[in-house]
Amino acid sequence: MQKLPRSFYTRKTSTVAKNLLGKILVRRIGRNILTGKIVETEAYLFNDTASHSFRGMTERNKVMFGKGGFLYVYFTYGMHYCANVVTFKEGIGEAVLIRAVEPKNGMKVMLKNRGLINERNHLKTTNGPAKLAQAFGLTKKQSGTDLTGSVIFITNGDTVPRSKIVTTTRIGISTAKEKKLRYYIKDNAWVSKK
DNA sequence: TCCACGATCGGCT
DNA sequence: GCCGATCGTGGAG
Repeated sequence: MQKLPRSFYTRKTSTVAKNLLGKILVRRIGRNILTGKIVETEAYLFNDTASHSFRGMTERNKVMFGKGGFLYVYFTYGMHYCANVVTFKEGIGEAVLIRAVEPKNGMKVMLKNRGLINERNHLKTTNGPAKLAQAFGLTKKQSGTDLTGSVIFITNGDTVPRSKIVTTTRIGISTAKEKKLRYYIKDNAWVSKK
């Protein structure tokens, strides 16, 4: 499958967020390959009070202000990591939060990373931003990884018809709640529950 | 220095 | 539906 080029990421952030649905997130860990279809995303914009970039560049969020197509991972709630893709132009500070994926390859490793005993709870493996970050082994160490490289990247996958894409408000934020910047694939079981 | 808070999750009621 | 866990981050002092 075709790895997404830099030009995919440097477009308008809401466009990238929508177009990431159906694409395949790939992580190489040693001999293992973990892959999953992206089924839910959220866009975070430069003039957006809910975005980490809103108050300017800091040590934590500087990756967001870099070139598009890099991974931005942050730590929150004292115990969780969340993975984002930097988008649009350098110096602006926009990104797309990957909220959920449908696992494809490497389910065993993902379950192990999540501390789940068996596949009975398989739906809990990657149906939320902190869960998929844990399943894919994404932490602060992976923040700043170039997604056009060969360790963590995104490839073409299913083309999602417009009629299957739901646009709605974002989850878990205290400001800018009215902005419709969350996108997910309709009827997909792996989309996170509100 | 200090301190309030968070782009969440899982367990409990 | 609610609530506690748990700590890095950044703004205030």
